[in-house]
Amino acid sequence: MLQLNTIRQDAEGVIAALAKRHIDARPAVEALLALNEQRRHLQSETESQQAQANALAKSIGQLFREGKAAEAESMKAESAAIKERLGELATSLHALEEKERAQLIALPNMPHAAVPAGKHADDNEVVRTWGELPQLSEGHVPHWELAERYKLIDFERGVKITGAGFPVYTGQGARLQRALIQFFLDRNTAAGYLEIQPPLFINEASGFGTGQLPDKEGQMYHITEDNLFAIPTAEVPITNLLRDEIVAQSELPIKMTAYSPCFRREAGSYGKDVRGLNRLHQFDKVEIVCVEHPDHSYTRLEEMVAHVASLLEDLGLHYRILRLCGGDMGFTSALTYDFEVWSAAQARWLEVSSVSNFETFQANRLKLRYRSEEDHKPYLAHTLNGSALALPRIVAALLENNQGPEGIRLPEVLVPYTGFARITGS
RNA sequence: GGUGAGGUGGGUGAGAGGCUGAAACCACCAGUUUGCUAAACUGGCGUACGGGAAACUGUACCGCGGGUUCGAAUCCCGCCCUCACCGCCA
Repeated sequence: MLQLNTIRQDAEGVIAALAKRHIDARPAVEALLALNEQRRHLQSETESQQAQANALAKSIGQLFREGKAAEAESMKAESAAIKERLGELATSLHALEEKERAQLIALPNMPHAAVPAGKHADDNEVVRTWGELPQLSEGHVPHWELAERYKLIDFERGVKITGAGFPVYTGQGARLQRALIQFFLDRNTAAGYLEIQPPLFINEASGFGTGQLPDKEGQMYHITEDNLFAIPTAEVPITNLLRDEIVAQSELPIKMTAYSPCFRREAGSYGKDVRGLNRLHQFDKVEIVCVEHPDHSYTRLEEMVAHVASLLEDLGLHYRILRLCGGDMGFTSALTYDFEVWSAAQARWLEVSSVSNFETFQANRLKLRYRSEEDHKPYLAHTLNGSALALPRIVAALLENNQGPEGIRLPEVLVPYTGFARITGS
């Protein structure tokens, strides 16, 4: 959530920034400011009443100790009157606070100045493209056919035991999953990220901290009996590790990586977009998360982008980097880079990573702060995260782009992990 | 699943209706002193939201939410969580 102070100090700036998302935030911001003013007014009044009540209670106690019980008794009536008034004030104050908070939580993050204007995915800015279009030989097929031919993934049995969108990896397919996970984790830890193995279920507070709740609960699997949610990404448990904490400035940046299965309900999708590995209810992903000083978060973002790029280059995948336009960015992000790899047989780009700087937006919900070395006061930290990387679409591209008459050739970097250089189905 | 104990500041941990935003110790910060490091000593040291140009100041916060009381960290009720032991179990 945005910082109230920012809105109070520069409401016009906030409205202008949010306009980039193609939303007119003016009514919401103005309503918020009005609520805020009412609240502060009411708070002052409540607190002065409270101060009176406190003072009164103190003198009554004093009188009792001095043995002036009669005088004390007479003051009790006054105290009761204040208390009654205080009760009313407190009730309306709470109601106002609630409204103010609801209003504040509903505002998305302000896009960074570098975010391109635009409404739709078509308006995203292509920052850079790497590699060559793969040349496929005659008779190439999409990855779901390859997966079947080489017995890598059993979609039908996945449907039997769970449902659509829950693939079963088998043989060289399963081995490839494990190899990719380990390859990514190795590369991430070599780049200074601390490996974490997080819980796969999170509670409500965690879901709120990173922005999945309260609005996006429909996208998560909910275990109602225990009120837990299956994680949609490792970002949630990893970032929440530092919720409600004040870390020393000297500890920044905090760099973490985690592999986890990710669970997404993704209701309402159908057709070729969800064919094969394009979109799943359960998939594997290795995530990177950084907690950084505000002065350095954009340098850190670039570093993360360069790191993800190096992974794709090692895998030899033709990719492009997009800077998302205001209309296409996520609710919590200030600046997002998407990575897309070319899926040769489908002849389309597939998103495999999204690297974002959330600035203080998540930190404000998380109460994640660092203690400044300059004035020893706590300030909200910046949080960033990115996929490094999401497996299914990487697998789709690897299969499709490297297919040939003698099976599917794997990139060299994976061979030590898979133990085979070519997928042949045997 | 059963039984018991307990949740207090960055940490350990006292407090058991008013003198407690909270002892003491550790950690941390500043200073004094001493060739350096260390030690010793002195002082400081929670967070949030208000008010104020600032110095400063008000209120709240002892797991969360209610209640009793003139007054609650302290008493009562509900909830959550943690720990220990037993049972079951990878």
